[in-house]
Amino acid sequence: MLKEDRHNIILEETSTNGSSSFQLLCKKLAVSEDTIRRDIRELDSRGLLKAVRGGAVSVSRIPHHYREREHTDIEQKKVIAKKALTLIKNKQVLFFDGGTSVLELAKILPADLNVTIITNSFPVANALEDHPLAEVIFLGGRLNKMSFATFGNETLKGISKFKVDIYFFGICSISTSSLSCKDLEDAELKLAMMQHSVKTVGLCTWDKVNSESTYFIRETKELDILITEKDKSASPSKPFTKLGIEIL
Amino acid sequence: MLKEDRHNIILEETSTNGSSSFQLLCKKLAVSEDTIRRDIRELDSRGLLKAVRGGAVSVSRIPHHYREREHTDIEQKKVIAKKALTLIKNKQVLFFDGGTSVLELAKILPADLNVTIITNSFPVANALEDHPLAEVIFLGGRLNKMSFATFGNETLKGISKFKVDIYFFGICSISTSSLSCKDLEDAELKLAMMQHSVKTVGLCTWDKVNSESTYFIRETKELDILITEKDKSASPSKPFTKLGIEIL
DNA sequence: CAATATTTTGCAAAATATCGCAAAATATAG
DNA sequence: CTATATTTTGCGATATTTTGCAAAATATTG
Repeated sequence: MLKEDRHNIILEETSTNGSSSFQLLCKKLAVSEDTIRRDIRELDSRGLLKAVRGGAVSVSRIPHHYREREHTDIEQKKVIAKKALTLIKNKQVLFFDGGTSVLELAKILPADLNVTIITNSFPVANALEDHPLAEVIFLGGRLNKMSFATFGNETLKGISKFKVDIYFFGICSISTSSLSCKDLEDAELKLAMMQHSVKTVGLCTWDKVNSESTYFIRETKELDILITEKDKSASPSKPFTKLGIEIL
Repeated sequence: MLKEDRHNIILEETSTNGSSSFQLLCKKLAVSEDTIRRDIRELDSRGLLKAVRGGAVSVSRIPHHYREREHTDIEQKKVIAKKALTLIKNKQVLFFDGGTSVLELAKILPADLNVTIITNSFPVANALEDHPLAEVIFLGGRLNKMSFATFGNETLKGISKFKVDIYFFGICSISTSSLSCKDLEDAELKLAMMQHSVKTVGLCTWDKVNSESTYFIRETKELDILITEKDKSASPSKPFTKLGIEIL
């Protein structure tokens, strides 16, 4: 096996898992730990990953405060993302907003899926960086440094240029009457994305169901599909079914 | 067997597997390892694959990531960035393109500087994340996964909405007659940024001075200031001074 | 601070690369 | 067709690089 091949495998392992260990890698590649150690040091010096004690972590331009938010309820979000994935077909054009469940979906997008993703979220764009087929259109605008996404009039105008197949909506708060969130500009953005997509799919962990926040986005009944981590037969989903929303 | 046939087999083997080794190839083709070695060296020089220790890897597999570029000549780039910093005043609005020297400038921007930075580069936006005062406007468009920056018509239209104070131009190639670069879309973008700024400041490591690339951007004389890591009294900067360009 | 795990360092063996050269193959000229 | 030049190929000797091991140094944990 070529050193180059080893390097590629190490990079792939590191970027897909976020990290990799000497122990695992030296077993997988059938070389000594020292060799892996030297490989990782070399890749580090080239800036392709970061060597740490015990192995390596992937370099990411995405700030840590975002990462922290990301890690809450990660398992539920993965379940939600898997369900959402079944809705995506080849050649579709999709809106992805800055929600963390949506980000999870971006991460598990299969490599053979050929889609165009329009987003205002840096983390989403970053997750799709190594995807071979996904075309990414980034929405311009003023950068919000907290959520690491763009907002404002420019972003809204950008959205209005499209009419996409599906909008994957990261839900902040949902009640039987309204969809709402904690930030005015985020509310404006989410409304615009709903208006410029054929179908809106809400991604939502259970704890956000039946809650309301300051900024109204739109009536809940405008939602087409709602995905949570629970089974669709779970009782509190009934009121939503009555509104004509499909539960997944 | 013709040499051409061997070359074709080597290329096919390399591109289908992503890599190929001398050992395998010399067995498969029933020639000595030296012959394969020479073949691969020739194919490398023609840019059809990349020779590495032990064999060859396919060129498509080697993404020219900015992450890799970022680490070369880092010290020179820091010197350049420090000089560029002296040009920036409070309340100014600036264009930053995706050059690595420009990125270095974004990294060292003092915390008390209150500026608006308009960029198409994710790394630049990311570098400014922790800056308390810098407002960041991100230019939308199609995301290029290699350079991790946006390009295309949308991006150009975004640029045309502004007339900024200074454009910090990451130079790819500069001769006394022309500014040029290796990518058509990058050339378009750089031209647009020049046209929509009052002053253009070129950031350029010495090794790029007096070189030319495929895509013409604009006449060199349109540049207002040129910054390199060398002292301005360095002799080869004279021809540029003659064009009315200030050297820093 | 001791016990343990991890990393660094120097080193020798193995693998790989380079160089010069001569034999073989191919091309060119008369 | 023959003689000569040119290119290609394989071989052996000699660098250079890579690899795994063991001891020493360093970091981590309780």
